[in-house]
Parts: sequence; C-alpha cells; structure tokens
Amino acid sequence: MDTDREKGPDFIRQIVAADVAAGKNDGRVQTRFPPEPNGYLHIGHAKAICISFEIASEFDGRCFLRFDDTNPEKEDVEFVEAIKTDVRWLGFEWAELRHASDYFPKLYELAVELIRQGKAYVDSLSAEEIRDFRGTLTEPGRDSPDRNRSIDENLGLFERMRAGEFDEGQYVLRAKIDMAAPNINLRDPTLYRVRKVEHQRTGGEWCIYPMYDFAHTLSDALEGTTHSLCSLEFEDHRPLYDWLIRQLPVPYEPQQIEFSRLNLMYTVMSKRKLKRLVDEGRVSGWDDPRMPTLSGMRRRGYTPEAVRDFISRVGISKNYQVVELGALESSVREDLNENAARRFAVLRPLKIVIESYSEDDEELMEAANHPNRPELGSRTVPFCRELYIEHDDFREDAPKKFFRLVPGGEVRLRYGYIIKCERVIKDADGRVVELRCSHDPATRSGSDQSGRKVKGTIHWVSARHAVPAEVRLYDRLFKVPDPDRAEGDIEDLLNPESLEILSDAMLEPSLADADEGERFQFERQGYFVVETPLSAGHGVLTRTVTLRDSWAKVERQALATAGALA
RNA sequence: UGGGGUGUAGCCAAGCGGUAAGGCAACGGGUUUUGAUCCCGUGAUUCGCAGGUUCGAAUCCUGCCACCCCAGCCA
Repeated sequence: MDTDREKGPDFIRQIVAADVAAGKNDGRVQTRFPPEPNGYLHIGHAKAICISFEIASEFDGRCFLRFDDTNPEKEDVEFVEAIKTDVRWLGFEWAELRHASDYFPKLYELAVELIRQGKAYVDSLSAEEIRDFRGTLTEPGRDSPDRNRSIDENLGLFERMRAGEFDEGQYVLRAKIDMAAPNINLRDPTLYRVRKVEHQRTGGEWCIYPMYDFAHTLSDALEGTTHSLCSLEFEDHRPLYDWLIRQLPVPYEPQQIEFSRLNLMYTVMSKRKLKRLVDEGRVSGWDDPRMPTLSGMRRRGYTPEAVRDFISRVGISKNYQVVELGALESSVREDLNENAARRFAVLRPLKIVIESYSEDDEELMEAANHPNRPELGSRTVPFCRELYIEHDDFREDAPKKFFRLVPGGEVRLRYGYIIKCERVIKDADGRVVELRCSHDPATRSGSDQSGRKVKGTIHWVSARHAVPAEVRLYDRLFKVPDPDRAEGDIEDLLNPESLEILSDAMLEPSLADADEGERFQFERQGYFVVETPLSAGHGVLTRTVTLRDSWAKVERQALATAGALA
C-alpha cells in the first residue's frame, strides 16, 4: 500500500545515503532502537522504530533492539517482553538483541579510563548541592570542591563505590568538562550513581549504575552503531555524546541525528499521563483500545501495515509534529477496505415483519465477501419473514434527503428484496418498536426482473438466525485536540463518549465461528475486530474505525444551519 | 537575560538560487444494490515578519517576531 508513493527522501535518509556514498564507516549502516523498559510502547515509539529499522534495511544494514536498562528502580522484565512483542507485531526483527546492562563491565572500565585521563572525578556533593553548583540557564556554575581530587584518590573512591562501601547519594562520578559551559549538559554531568537496588537482569551484581548519557553513548559506540537516531530533546546532549566518544578508546564513532517526535491530536503521549489514565481507571489498561499504545491499537484492530503506512505518510522532519487523527484513520481504512471481508451486523436492532412473506419460507441469499474483489468469494445469509434492521435506518419524520425507510416508503434490502413500510408499531411511550412491511417478490437480488430502482439500500439480519453479541464502539479519548496544553481538570478534558457498549447487537450467522482477532467490515457501519469469539458464549466485537459517512456530515451541517436560523 | 532547535495551505510534508511536489482533511462532479470503495476536478501570485544581495530568493545575508527543548544522582 505504500509502494509507489513519490516523495523525496527525508533529511536523515539523505545524510545516511551521503555517508554510504562517501564510504564512511566502510559503507556500513547500523542503527538501533533503544527503549528503556519502564513502560509500554506507543505510536510515537512506532515512528522511532520504523525510522531505525527501515533505514537500516534500506541500506542493507542492521538494526539492534537495545534496552537502555540503566535505572533499575523503574525497569521491569514485564516491559521488556511487552516491547519485544510490540516491535515484532509492527513487523520488525532485530539483528541482535542487546541490553545496556550487557556492557556494565566494559562501561566500568571506560569510566576508570576516563578517571585515569583526569577527565572524571568522584564528587561528594549532595544532589541538592550539585544542583546548586550547576548554576542556572543564565549564570555559570561553580566548581565542586572535589573537582581537583587526585587521580589516584578518584580511582580508589570509584572502586569503593563499586564495592558497595558507600550509601546512595554519598558519592557520584562526574565528568570533568566545563562548569561555565552555556550548554548545561556540559557542566560536569553525572556519569555514575550508587543504587542499592536489584536490577532486572544483573540482579545484585552492581550497586553503581551508569547514567543515560554515559551508557547510551558508549553502548552505541561499542556495538557499532553508525547512525544513532533519536528525538529532538537529545539535541543538546550531542556535544556530550561527541565528547565521550572523543575521549575514550571505543571501536566505532557513531553519529547522532535527531528528529521530532510524533504527537496525535485528541490524545496524550507521555508515559506519565498514560500511566495516570490507567491508574485512575479512566481506561481498562495499557491495552485499552482507546490508548495510543501499540497494544491498544492492536486490540482496537489496527493492522501493523496501517500503522507503518501512517508513519511513512507523516514523514520525518524537525518540526513540532501534531497529526490529525483523520490521517491515522485514513491509513487504517485504506488497509481494511482492501482486506476485510464484508458482513452484516445490526447494531441497534429494529424488528420488521414482512407480512407478504410466508412464515414457512426461508431463503439463502448470496452475499459477496468483498464487492471489489470477487476472488474472495461469497457467503450466504438466511432471509425470512422477520428481520432486524438498523434503528437509524427508519425515520418517521425524515429530512429531505433521507433515503432509507420511512412510513409508506420503500427501500432495498441489500442482497434481498425491495420492501415497503406499511405500518409502524409503537409501545405505550410512543417509541417505534416494530415495522410491518411488504415485499416485492420480483425484486430479489440477482434475479430482479422488475427493473425498479429505489434510492436506499440497507443491511439486515434474519431474526430467526441472528446471533446476538456485544459491540463496543470506541471514539477519541479526549474531547480537546491538544489535551497536553489544555488547562483544567482531566475530568473536563476526557470524552465522555469514548466508549459506548451495545449489548444487543444482532449478527449474521456466519460470524458465529469467527476467530479472535479476525477483522470484518460490517457494511454501512465500519470495521470491527473480534475481541471475544462468539463461540465462547458471549461474543464481543470492537469497532476499529467507522466507514466514511458523508450522510452524517450532511445531516450535521443541516442541523447546524437549522440551529443558526432558529 | 544563556544554550540548542523550528517556522511552507486546516494537519503533515517536499523543496537545497531558476519561478511552490505529494498525502490527509475540505469542497464540487461521475460510477455504485455499502450515503463505503473507486474515478475526475478545485486550493499558496506566495513560503513567520521586515530589510538587503541577485537578472532571478521559500532557498543566500542582516535584523526582528513566535513557538518548542534544556538547570534529574530519569531516559
């Protein structure tokens, strides 16, 4: 689906192509996706994943999956497994699986080497003091009293840090760069801290852990990364990245290139905010179909192909990128339109009785699985005297261009007959509960000799054969386009209609043996995925995305102008 | 008031001194037994603003404005 789209290569691909052409790194290309295993992946990560994996593969290179697991307090194996699942679901396979923790011994050696060179020192300042000594954005920092500690003393102290002789916070290892640097990252950044915590991989082997800048940079350099692709907020870490590579004897010299993160309207992307939604029970979990997480999208019924197509459509740049939901939905529809089999499902049933059709009769109507792809074959749907149609497909007081069923009016039952609404039956409260109709036997689909045409065609299911199921309709999580910047209580920002549960939907019988995860288009409704198979007793279907609905748009505009006139 | 970035249509985004690609959205029209799909068509005299260089500027220079990121022993 994303084959013949013409587009100049983005700025990163241009750089990589130029590097390869110039023979840099012997023409080798190696990238990595380096998540911290402290949460679930979301659509923003999908962008980073696609960039690193696809660029590597386009240049006959390799992409590693490397867990930047340098903060044991926040990390968990649960997350590493979830991340692996998500990356694979997206359709990528890493050349090698690595962990920053694999390099802990080597990293320690390099830290010692830095100390030997007089470019790192052990500092006894407290966290607060370090912050205070760092200065501000506009004022330079001050040197720590420990800055000129002798190399031997630093070596001894660092070794004792590693040996567990000190408490957390008592000492840290700092790079000795420039306390007056205008770039705050260069004001003697902390390289190692003491953490007496079990690490999810190395257990109790270490009690000192490297900081991100040290571990990340040197992991890149150690494993042969050529192009270290990351998001914009690391741009001012690049001088430190380059500094570390310059100081230390590492086998490779990777180049860091930054691009902007992906944001989506009507949702939030930060782990903290997503976690809050989960913790406060706003959603059912990290994989709630309304979440922008990959696991949520998977449950929602999005395909990895659609997600990748979306990522390729939005492109790569350094602009602040906030994409409309419609763009994502367009990619999803494009894929599902092509690949999802069509079925009938009545979401809000209204019973109709075709009085002209014998109680004893029953027919099997042939219905195409895909109107534009005959090779996908067909199934049959049973037809009889009593059917369900969509409640919305009948209107007593219909507006001008409503061409579905109205009292005394006609409509085509798709793959069935033309019917006419003869009588409307209401309950004591005046609600329409049933329609009595007649049909024209000469208008049977496939063998219609009548030559008659009606404006509307609606879907239906046989009341006698229908299988009931629960259908969940999902919509955007927030009602404001940019909840990140919006003011006010989250309560007022959340879309109260982000989930609607329809407990008595009626499905055509062929859906009875649909498998979990199978995707369908319910004609005239949208794309749905099987959350719980009907064979399990209580079937649950999840709406992935609606069909484009130009009628809804017309009606909305009509209402708006009517409202404006009133 | 320091440093690092970014400003091209409603949302993305090409463009790399030779006269504004493409996608999504929107709006017309055609086909249609899904108001779906599909097909055709429509939008920037103008690129944050103001100057300058040039035969020629979104592209180069200067100044200004707006927005984003940075003061974790998080990543």
